[in-house]
Amino acid sequence: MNNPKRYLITSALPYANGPKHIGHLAGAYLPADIYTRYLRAQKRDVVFVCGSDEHGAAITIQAMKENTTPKAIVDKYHALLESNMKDLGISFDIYHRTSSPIHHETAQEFFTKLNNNGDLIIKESEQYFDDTANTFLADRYIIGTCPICSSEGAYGDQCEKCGTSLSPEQLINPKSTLSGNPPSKKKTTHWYLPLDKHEEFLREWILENHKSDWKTNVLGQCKSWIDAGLQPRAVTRDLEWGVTIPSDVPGGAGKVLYVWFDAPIGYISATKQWALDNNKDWKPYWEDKDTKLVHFIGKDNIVFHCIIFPVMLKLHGNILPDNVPSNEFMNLEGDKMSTSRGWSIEMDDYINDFVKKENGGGMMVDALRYYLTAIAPETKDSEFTWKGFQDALNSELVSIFGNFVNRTFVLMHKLCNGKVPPLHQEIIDEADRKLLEDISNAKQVVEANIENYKYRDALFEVIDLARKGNKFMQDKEPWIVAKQIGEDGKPTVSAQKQIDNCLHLCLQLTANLSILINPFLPSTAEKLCYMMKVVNKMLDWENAGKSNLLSVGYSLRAPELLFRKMEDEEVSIQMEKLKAKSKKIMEANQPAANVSNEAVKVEKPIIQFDDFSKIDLKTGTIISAEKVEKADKLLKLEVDLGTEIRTIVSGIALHFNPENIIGQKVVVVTNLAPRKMKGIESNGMILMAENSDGKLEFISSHVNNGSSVS
RNA sequence: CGCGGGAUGGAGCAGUGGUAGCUCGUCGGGCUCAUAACCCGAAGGUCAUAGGUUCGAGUCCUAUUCCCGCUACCA
Repeated sequence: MNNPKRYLITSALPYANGPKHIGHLAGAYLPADIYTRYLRAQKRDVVFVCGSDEHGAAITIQAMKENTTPKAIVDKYHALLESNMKDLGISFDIYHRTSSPIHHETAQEFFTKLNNNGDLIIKESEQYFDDTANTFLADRYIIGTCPICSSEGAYGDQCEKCGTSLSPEQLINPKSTLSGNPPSKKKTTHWYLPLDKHEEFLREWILENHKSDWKTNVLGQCKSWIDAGLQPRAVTRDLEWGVTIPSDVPGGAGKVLYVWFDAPIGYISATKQWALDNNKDWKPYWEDKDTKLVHFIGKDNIVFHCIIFPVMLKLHGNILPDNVPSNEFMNLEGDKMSTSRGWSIEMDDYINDFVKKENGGGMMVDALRYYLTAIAPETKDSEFTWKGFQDALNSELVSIFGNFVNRTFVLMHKLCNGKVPPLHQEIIDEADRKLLEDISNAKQVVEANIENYKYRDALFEVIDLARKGNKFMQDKEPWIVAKQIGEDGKPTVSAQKQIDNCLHLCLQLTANLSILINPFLPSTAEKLCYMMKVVNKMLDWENAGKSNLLSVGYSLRAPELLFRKMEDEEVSIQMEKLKAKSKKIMEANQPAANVSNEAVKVEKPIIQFDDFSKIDLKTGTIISAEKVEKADKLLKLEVDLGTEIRTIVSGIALHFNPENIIGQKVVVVTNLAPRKMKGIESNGMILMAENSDGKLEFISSHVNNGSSVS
């Protein structure tokens, strides 16, 4: 969309169950902030909204962990997140929260409208229920034995050992993680959003209309989901913490909106609150076709912002996002960032260790903003390293950008009495014209890159302009020219003219740099304005590319260093800290992990003899074994049962080599219902025992094949 | 399994049919106004692997390998 009347920019709502790390910052907040600051400098009508996502089961779980209430949890982390974002220069127009009354009203209205229009369907289903905790269980809070690979501790939605997606009903011997008891089943009614009805719309809107302007990773993911077949998705949950179903809706008692449904509506309620606070009308931002809506998110959020929320918006009569520039993930020192493993740099830690230090402040905010933008995972995962941070800060910000500004100011004070020198038209040469051209080109390149969501490239262009400034000054060598002294002991008239022109251009370049760097490094831009004694209005984007930003004869302040170097010692301190934090958290989690494992391993319920006698066990011998193509854990076995030879597929490839188990005597469940695995029908199951190391061993007998076991 | 993204000199990345580039790092030289910095120059890549299409492929096609991710409130 070109030249929209107004922009609405959103960043993914951070989940208020704990502190957030610099990966979140790099993925969703910083790019959005850069884009917004750029648009503001363009004097566009733009609103940048965000807020804490405060609902969902994980909040209540976190409350139990911290032995407090969900409200206390969200209050605590909302305040922390809001202050962290502010400290790092993320310039939201509003940082809202989904626990606010206006959000509840908005989400309820949204639900009611869709429900009244017949856009939702109602289904009754049986779900697992924990009688002790008196609550329905989210998929994630049920664990049991994986039906595919037989490993313990598989979750209700997925087995992490073999990666299979599961539904809770498939788990063998399910347990509630809340009480450790086996859950019961209860009927419950829920509203669903029938995504499958909107497949055609999504195909056309995403895969046709946006096939050339959306990022390839986003398009690829969307296509993958659409092709896989969209399913109706539950909109409601049986929980207490969340947006309640409006009381006039029959059957809604005791239910809340599923957090995925209410969270994105938070963008709308935040806009409403912003409008109230600023005496504006919120509606055009969500209803007028001339509004450009852009969602900044990380790749885990693509499905919500490209598939689900757009369907909701369409049904509700709102505008659709113009783009969803999702980033990939940022790793940290060779490993994935993970809050639960303590392998992360929390925003709050960075702020305390660098920003709120004597030699920190805005320059260290900008240092982080610089590095995160320079290594932003725009097209693939990238990696944050402290050494890389140090290198980028020391060699690019300090040496190239900071040094250019500093030497310009120092020379101007030394050779031009601290005033902006005149530009002598008669001696302008090719290099001067080239520099002016570079400035104008840089503006256009930065512009194009920002508008195409390529912040890494845009920022590089700004630094490159400073690099060109350094080269220009080196070629002109005003400090050498100044040695051409006349009889009065001052530089000759012709020498002074050369000096004037060089520094005049370097100063105008500095002014341009402050405009171009402003969206990325706002503190730095502000400091430059202070040094140049100009008001912030000079930073308006329309001024970029001009060569008369500083008036001749205007006296400027003495230079201040824009950035400081990062010492080796600081790098090692941070590395130590990271390792220590990770170790501490892993140790703290260890006992908890054991407890949950033991909960899973409790005895199965007592069965009657009749139940046992239904199982037909026979002895046999493995006569052939081969790996199943393209499956890590499966072996295809031929087992001689005396009277017949059975094909059995068994998930034991990680434990045994096929050639080593030929001839192995085994006990087989022969009347298990056949089951296809990777296209091969398996007729039975081999009994195995797991030793204390988690290795599997065969259970065998030396009697003849085909003997019954009882 | 399947699907999506990725694989280019030590590191990070550009390059989507026509002589393989950039930044950092390394090495050498120059200069000195500047936060021991800045400028210039050099070394360093069989563009993951194997085939194919083409006058010509990092770029298109096929197969393979490896990394990341995949309807989890981890960006």
